[in-house]
Amino acid sequence: MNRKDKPSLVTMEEVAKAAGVSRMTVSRALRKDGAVSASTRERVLKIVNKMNYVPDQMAGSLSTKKSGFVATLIPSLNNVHYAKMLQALTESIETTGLQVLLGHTDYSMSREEELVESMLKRRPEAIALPYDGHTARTIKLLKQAQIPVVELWELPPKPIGYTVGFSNEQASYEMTERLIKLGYRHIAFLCETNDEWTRGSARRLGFTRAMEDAGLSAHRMIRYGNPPMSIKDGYDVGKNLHQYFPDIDCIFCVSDSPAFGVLTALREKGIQVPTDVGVAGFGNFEVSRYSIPSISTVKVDPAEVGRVAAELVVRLLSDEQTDKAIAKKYPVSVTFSMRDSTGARSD
Amino acid sequence: MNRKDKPSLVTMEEVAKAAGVSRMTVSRALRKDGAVSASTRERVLKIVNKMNYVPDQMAGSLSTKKSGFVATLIPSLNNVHYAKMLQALTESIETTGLQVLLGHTDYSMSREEELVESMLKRRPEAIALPYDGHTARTIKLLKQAQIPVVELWELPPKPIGYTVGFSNEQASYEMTERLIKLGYRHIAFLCETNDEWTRGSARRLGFTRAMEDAGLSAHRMIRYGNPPMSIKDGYDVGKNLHQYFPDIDCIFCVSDSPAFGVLTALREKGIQVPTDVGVAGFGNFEVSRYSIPSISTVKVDPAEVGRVAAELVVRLLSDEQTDKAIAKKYPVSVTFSMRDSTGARSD
DNA sequence: TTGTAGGCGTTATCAC
DNA sequence: GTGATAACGCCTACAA
Repeated sequence: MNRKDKPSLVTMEEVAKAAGVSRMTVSRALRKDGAVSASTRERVLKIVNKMNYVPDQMAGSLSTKKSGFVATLIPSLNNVHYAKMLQALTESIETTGLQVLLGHTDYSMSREEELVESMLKRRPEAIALPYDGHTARTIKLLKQAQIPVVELWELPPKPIGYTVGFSNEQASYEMTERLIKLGYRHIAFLCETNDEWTRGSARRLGFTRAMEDAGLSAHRMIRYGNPPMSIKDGYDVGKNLHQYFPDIDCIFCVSDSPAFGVLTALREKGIQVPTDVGVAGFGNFEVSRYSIPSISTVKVDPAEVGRVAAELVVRLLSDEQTDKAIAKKYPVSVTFSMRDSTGARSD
Repeated sequence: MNRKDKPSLVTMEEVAKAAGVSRMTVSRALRKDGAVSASTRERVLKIVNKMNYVPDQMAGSLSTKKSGFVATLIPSLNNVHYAKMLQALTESIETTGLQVLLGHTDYSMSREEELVESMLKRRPEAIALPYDGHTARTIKLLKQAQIPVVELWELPPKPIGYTVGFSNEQASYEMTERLIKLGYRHIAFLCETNDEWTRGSARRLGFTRAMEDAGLSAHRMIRYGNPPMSIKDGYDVGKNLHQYFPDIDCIFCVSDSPAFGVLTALREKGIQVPTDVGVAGFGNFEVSRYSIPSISTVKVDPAEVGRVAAELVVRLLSDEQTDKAIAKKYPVSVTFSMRDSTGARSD
């Protein structure tokens, strides 16, 4: 049996015939606002049920010019951060009857470009994606798409449309200031080997700027592994920490995962944290709160990003809105949890 | 013609006009197999590019009756396990030009039912979803959908179509056996309060059966929190461990996250692991390998589930296949890492 | 190699 | 309240 002659699914036409009405009446009966008599509706719905009719939304969308899709891009699913954002976004979005069309870029700009193009073919009604820079073509595609574009996580220098995020550089700058204030001077920064197209690079720059502004040297830069950095990456680095720079007294990691790995390695080597070496992370992953010692970290709430973005999209797509009433930028709050791993506690 | 006065996008018709050919020629030029002269194709493609034409895949699908979607359900994005499975599945799927349509059930059967219905409206070419039991209606919908159904993670008693997974009960049984062999007798099991519709319940049953088969009591059952259990949940339980049952000498947790939490709590209380109390988890999360002590766990590879499922779907959807040649069940391997948290080491 | 006609399954529109 | 008709944007099938 060839897959061409698939026994095709029940169509609205067949339901109509079975109910002795026209397609339009079925169509109306199926929607809450349809103007149909109660008795007809009841009869139609009964048949719909009996025949197991499932409407074809693709056909419907073609007609209404509303796909019901919201395209959403994230760098990676392996990062709890993005997973949480997505969870929050999806939850709010779905209550509206919209569906999320997901893609992950794996931290690659060209992958992002491909994804944007393939999503656009589905005619999403809005698109939300991380900002770490885009290819020229990606930008062109997005601008031409005639739909709301929401850039996430960062504050882009030249936003395409709407923005939900915070300055990673600034957050990193402020964490570094705090580490300096705690007395650390020979602070190292741990990030990926190839972090150019990552929020990590903004964090690295924030670190460097803060060190220099304080008259300290920012040369203790350790690059290891690929994004997203894992616990293992941190562990590997921690095992040989002082071979990178013998005088390190603190290590600030691009995320909490490697920070936890570093911590474990240092403990195994008998290096005291925070006395001998301080450790700090970024992202406030759950593990950093329950590790021993607990890890100081930059707190951002990924769920907030998702929630705010979702609400924005829903508002933009709702009919009663007038464009000018809606703000373009949505800053997300950043706080700092100084914990045991840096010899102080405030949370 | 008040169909929303959105400035509509470029259509194939317009491209055709601009190129001085018919729509069909454009359509052909756009597909690699299209029979068009090289010169025409080149001319068309140039115009496609200049006009920023992005084909409308919904319209195309309506015509071909191929949506290009693979519906995929997971319980939650907050669980690394599922995120990894999804990552692997998406990667393989996307190379084929298929697109994943994602939904998460949040461990709710009724939510699953809703999701299945809304996905089916998009006419996916296949659907992959976790098995933890389904509502009767879900089963009916899936059977009527006329597409391949792949159930993941478990070995369902009555599979709907294809299966990729392992027996959670059996895995849990074997881990319990190992704990007993190590000398533990008063083993507790930690799982969610409401785990009926969770793989956790299968694990719980495996534990109970193993204990009873060994002539031991399985009454030390600690239920706490909601799925998915977090580090914090484990931590909370660990803080009061012996208030649940004073004689616990080992605690087997439904996943590695709570196991890590328990460990931290015990260490803070000065209870020695594994001497005073052993700790074991399930899932082989990265954290359990780098915690101190490292945590014994049941190793399953979520990526394998995703990869196998994806390959299966791709094979089922490829044209050259004959249905009978394809197996229905795909068992996934399970191994055990006995680490420091249970007083032995084999990995 | 290219074009024409018709249809995919639904909804908007306008009669009745 | 209900139905006929014409899109929606593309592709299949067939003809030239």
